[in-house]
Amino acid sequence: MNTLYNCISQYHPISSGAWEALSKALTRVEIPRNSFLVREGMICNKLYFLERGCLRGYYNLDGKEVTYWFGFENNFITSFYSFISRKPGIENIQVLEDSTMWGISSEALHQLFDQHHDLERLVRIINEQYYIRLEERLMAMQFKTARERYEQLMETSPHILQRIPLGQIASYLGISQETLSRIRSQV
Amino acid sequence: MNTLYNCISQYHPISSGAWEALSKALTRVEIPRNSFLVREGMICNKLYFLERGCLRGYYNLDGKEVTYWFGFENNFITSFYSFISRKPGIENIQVLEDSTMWGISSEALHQLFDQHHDLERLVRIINEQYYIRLEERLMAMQFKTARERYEQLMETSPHILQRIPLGQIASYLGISQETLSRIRSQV
DNA sequence: ACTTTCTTTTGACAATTGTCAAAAAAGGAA
DNA sequence: TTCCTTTTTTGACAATTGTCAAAAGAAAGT
Repeated sequence: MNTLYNCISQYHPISSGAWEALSKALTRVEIPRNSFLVREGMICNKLYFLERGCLRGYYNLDGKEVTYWFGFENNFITSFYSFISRKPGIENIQVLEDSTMWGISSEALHQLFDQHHDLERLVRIINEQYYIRLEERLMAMQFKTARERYEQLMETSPHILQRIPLGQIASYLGISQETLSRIRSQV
Repeated sequence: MNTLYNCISQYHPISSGAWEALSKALTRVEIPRNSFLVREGMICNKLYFLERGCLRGYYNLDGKEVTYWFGFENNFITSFYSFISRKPGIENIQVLEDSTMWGISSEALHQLFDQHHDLERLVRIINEQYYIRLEERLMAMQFKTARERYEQLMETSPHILQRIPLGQIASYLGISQETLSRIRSQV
């Protein structure tokens, strides 16, 4: 749980009371490779902090699995659309490596928000940082070639190649696996 | 200012005290077509609510203007990266039609957050809704063809064609103006 | 009306990327 | 090891999209 505390502190320091309340509300989740945290059609009621392992979010489009994010150590994980809107999502969250997470339900989190303004601020700030990341990714997707997107990924997350199959990375980059394979062979 | 109040209420109702404090902190901004709200290289210190008019955010890439969002009535407008990170951004915000806005500085907003938990919750919720929109846009960009993206835009915002030059829409969709023109002629 | 400027369309061609199919390589399990 | 499965690479070809250049059309100002 220290990992989470350290991670949180980098975003926004919270009072010891808020941390105490938060840590009481957290559940430890150990989940093995290839299992699913979320399936399409269900409402994702929990927010997770990933301490160890990795996961991916994907959905099915015309019979193909389309990966649109990966989660690694120190990331917050949820089916964002579903968690926020309280509606069923189209997203599947699959565990790619045996993972350790800390989870909190939406209800518990909102109760904590009422009691600790601190925590709501923390979440606001984290949301904002994740928004900025998403914005950067959109810009790359909109205005860069497949090769540039790949090279950018290699710079920011070189470890990803060692942990994720190529086909899933290609999907994440918005290109076919064959194209990614060819890009790599030409570098 | 009623427009803003109604808009806010749809996201999260706030106490009358919070609204009173907020409305006192707002400045009315009238800004004419073709002027700039934000220029690249500057820190954007303000968040705006657009009551009337429209704007676009763009940046320069290899001598080309790359449009990555449009703002219309009832949208919140800022150079998000710069506003959040307090750093200079690469974004230009240009006024496309004579516009009326309500603006608040970052400092004033954060002071209001300290005094009114309400308002911070409101902003958290608005952020989350904007995050979801951005996520949808990323998904479209990642996994849909140019034609599909255009058709989707026509469904969700048909008015955009009447108000925005084609070249800017093409840029927003991540395609060349010529391609968009051809897509339209083939429908 | 007539310019002037900005916007949109069209043509020709090149570059990028996708699809399908098969082969090669890598990784796991017995 | 050998077998089996999954992952990655390669080839051939098609589809999509981009680029450059020019023409046509629309809008704004005089």
